[in-house]
Order: sequence, then structure tokens, then C-alpha cells
Amino acid sequence: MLADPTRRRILDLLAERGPLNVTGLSAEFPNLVPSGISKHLMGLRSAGLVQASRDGRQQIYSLEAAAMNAALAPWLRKYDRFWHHALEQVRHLAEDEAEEGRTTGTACTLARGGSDQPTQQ
Amino acid sequence: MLADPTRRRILDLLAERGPLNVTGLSAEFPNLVPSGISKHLMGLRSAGLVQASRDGRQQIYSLEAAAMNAALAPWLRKYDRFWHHALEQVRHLAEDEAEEGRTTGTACTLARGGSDQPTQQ
DNA sequence: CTATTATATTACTACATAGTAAAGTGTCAA
DNA sequence: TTGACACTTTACTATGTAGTAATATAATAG
Repeated sequence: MLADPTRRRILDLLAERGPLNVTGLSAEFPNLVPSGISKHLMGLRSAGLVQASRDGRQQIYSLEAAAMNAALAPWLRKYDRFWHHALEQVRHLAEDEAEEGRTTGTACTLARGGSDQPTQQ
Repeated sequence: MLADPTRRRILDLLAERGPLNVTGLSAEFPNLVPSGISKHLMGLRSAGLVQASRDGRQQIYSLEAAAMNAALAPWLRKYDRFWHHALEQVRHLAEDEAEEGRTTGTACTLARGGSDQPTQQ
């Protein structure tokens, strides 16, 4: 379900821009026909990842936070060792340069197990 | 690449048990023929997600931390709003009941933007 | 060298599914 | 009611690829 790039892009757009209707989403896929987008949305909908609400003629689609959670949780649990490094990169991007001193201390300390091998890139 | 369940399971196994050879991995897939696993491993390898090192006749496969990072980072950035909730679930599972008092304070405070809508499950 | 174990490669098949076109449903406007 | 708009459904096609069987390579044992 999360495998398809179009579907991921749809989720991305909903995450970035908030609720959108089918036409708004279709506008982001010039190569695809709107009914194709609609079909993807129906798929995401029956997977519980998005929800729709009617507004006149339009269907407004938005992310379903609980389901996103449920989808992400087991993944995060398995790969916690790895996204710790990713997290730090994200943090550097997120906080411009606010209080650089205690970065290591405030980092999310979920996994107590060490195995903090350097990423050797 | 991360779409296929077999491939994800392979990554999971390597994350959980550390480096494994093809035979060891194949043992976890009774319905699949070993050459199929090997083929998947070659795919993961050329995608840079795993690396192999020879030990006698065996090839020992292990996760490539840097690539896992690179694969996860943009994802985490887009959906940070959502995995925050997942993170808390994970934390509850991880720390048995060590210091319950200051949980909210020590939570990973990456995204400064609020929008902390309840998951309404 | 020969046999055996451990992977890899190749050629092939079967199946899933992304995307399309066209028709169908629902809503509003005049 | 008629027409236009917004979306959904259906039937179809084409393509990608997961898995297999058979063969090939590589390393150790005897």
C-alpha cells in the first residue's frame, strides 16, 4: 500500500498542505488522469490512511493520524538503531542554531541499548 | 525496493539478529527457494542497503547503517507530526516503568510546530 | 581431481496492479 | 429540467517483478 510512489506522494501532499480535494491533488500529477488519483484515494481510504468528507461537489481528503501512527510504530520499533542518526540530521535542519551545547543530552533517548556504530559515510 | 514484504522481512531479520548468511536467512522463508533470497539480497546490495563479506563459502550479509539513514531521513522529516505519537507508544514499551514522572519533558522535541492533534482513536 | 556445500545467475512464468477510457453517480446552478 | 462540474466505478491493457528451476561459480573437504 505504501509501496506505490504515487500513493506516497499523495500522502506527502496531504501532510504538507493539509486537506485537499481530488482536483487539487490531481493538479500535482499532470501525467495522470484524475480518475487514477481517485482510485488511489479510494485505496488509501479503505486502508484507513486517509478520510474524506463531502463539501458540496467536492470530496476533501485528509490524513488519518491514528492510522499513520499505527503504520509507523512497528517500523520505528524495529529500526530505532538506524533512525537515531537520521533524527540527528533532521534536528540539525530543524533548529537553526539554537543552543548547540546540549544536543547530545537532549536527543531522544529511546533505545537504551548502545550499538551506536558510526555511519561511516 | 522497500516495497516488497520479503525484502522488508530480510531487513528486519538483519536488524534483529545481526549479520546472517544466505542459508540462515533462507531458513526463515520455508516457502521460498534459497536462490530467490539470494536474488533479493543482490537487489538490496546494489541498492546499498546491505553489504556482504565472504567467510569461507558463506556470504555474511549485514545492514548498511548509512544507507538506512539516508532512506529514513526524508521520510521522518515529512511525517514527523505523526511519528511523534508512535514514538510515545514505543517509549512506553521500551522503558518498563523507569521514571514515569518526566516523560513529557524528555520526549524527543524535534518539531517545534505544535499541531499536536490527538489521534482520536 | 571429485564431491559437496554455499551462493549467484539466467531464462522463464504467473500474477498483481498502475494507469486509461468511458460510463455512472451525485451535487449544484440557472 | 437541463447542463456542467466533481468525483467514482468498471472493464481493460500493459508492464513490472516475485518466485522457480536449472545451470553456473566459488570454496572447502577428502
